[in-house]
Amino acid sequence: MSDRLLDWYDRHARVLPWRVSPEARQAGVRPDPYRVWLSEIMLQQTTVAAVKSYFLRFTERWPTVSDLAAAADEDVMAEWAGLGYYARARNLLKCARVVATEHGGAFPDTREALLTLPGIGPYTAAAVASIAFDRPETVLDGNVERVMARMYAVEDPLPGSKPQLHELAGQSTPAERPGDYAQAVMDLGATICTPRNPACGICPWMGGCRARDLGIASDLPRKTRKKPKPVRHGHVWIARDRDGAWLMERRPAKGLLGGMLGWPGTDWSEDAPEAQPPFPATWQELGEVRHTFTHFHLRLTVHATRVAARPVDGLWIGPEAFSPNDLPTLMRKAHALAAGAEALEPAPAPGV
DNA sequence: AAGGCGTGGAG
DNA sequence: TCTCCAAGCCT
Repeated sequence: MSDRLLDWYDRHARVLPWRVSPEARQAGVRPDPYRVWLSEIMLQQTTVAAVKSYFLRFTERWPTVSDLAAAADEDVMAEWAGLGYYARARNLLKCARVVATEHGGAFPDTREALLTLPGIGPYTAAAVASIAFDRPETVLDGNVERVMARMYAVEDPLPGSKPQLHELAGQSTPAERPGDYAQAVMDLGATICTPRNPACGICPWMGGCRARDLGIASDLPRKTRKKPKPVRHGHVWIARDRDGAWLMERRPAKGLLGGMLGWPGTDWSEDAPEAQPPFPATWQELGEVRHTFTHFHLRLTVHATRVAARPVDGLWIGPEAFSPNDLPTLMRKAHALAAGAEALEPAPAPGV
């Protein structure tokens, strides 16, 4: 069964920046473990399309794990801005530093050793071990869960069925070319055995798929219902000084958007928090930014002002150093609303 | 051991 | 607009 899938993979594998070309692979070239690891961290809960440009920028700027280990925290967070799940970036740096200082810059080559590193869990440990080091580990991600649930018509819902799916995935993993096999199943799940409207007619595994035989492929895997997201409210205040510097904050290292730049503001709560600006001034209310996080909707009221002198100490970032690309998407939205606002225009020269 | 943790695209 | 969900990990 895996032979048929590997044949399909050899003919249809997507060309991706972290993969070695089919020709090089046939010549015995192994992928760079650093690039495999970096891609796997970025791909956690994130689409290939979103990851590509980030992967290229990271590997251009930091070609080896030791380069990354030597990077400044704020540079890595800024480079990750917009990709989401920022704990990944914090753990990425932690992991790079452990590999650089405790493993001589070489990634461990077993699932067990990889599993001890920050940000590497069961999936990523198995993926790196199999893809980079050709070890026959069982790789179980959302794609593999879906493919296995359909192949064997597992009707128990996730996440309860996960152990059963892991068992089935393990039985399906071949001793030969386990890294290619892992990528092949994931490619299959991403391009043919998709969550909705699976393309069963062109599937290399259509011969042995129980769900297809039963006509229930689109219904699997079943999942337990998710809770509705509440709406939370908050305020941010965007201030510039005479020179055009922006008043910002570095968010706490843990929690939502942890370690990222942001605008000073209130907590976000379901009952509208009291508007308390960072300093007294003539603030203009610009409107509302809407953003959805994993577990709640946010409506953020944006205020802006321009001041002559800096009324408070803090993280004032000059116009030459400020880039909205360094901000998480929510804060970027707030900036976009303020960018063209009259409230942020320089004050007219006195006496004119 | 459920829930926290981003974002953008698809339908 | 709204829901789902994508190569999960951490606590």
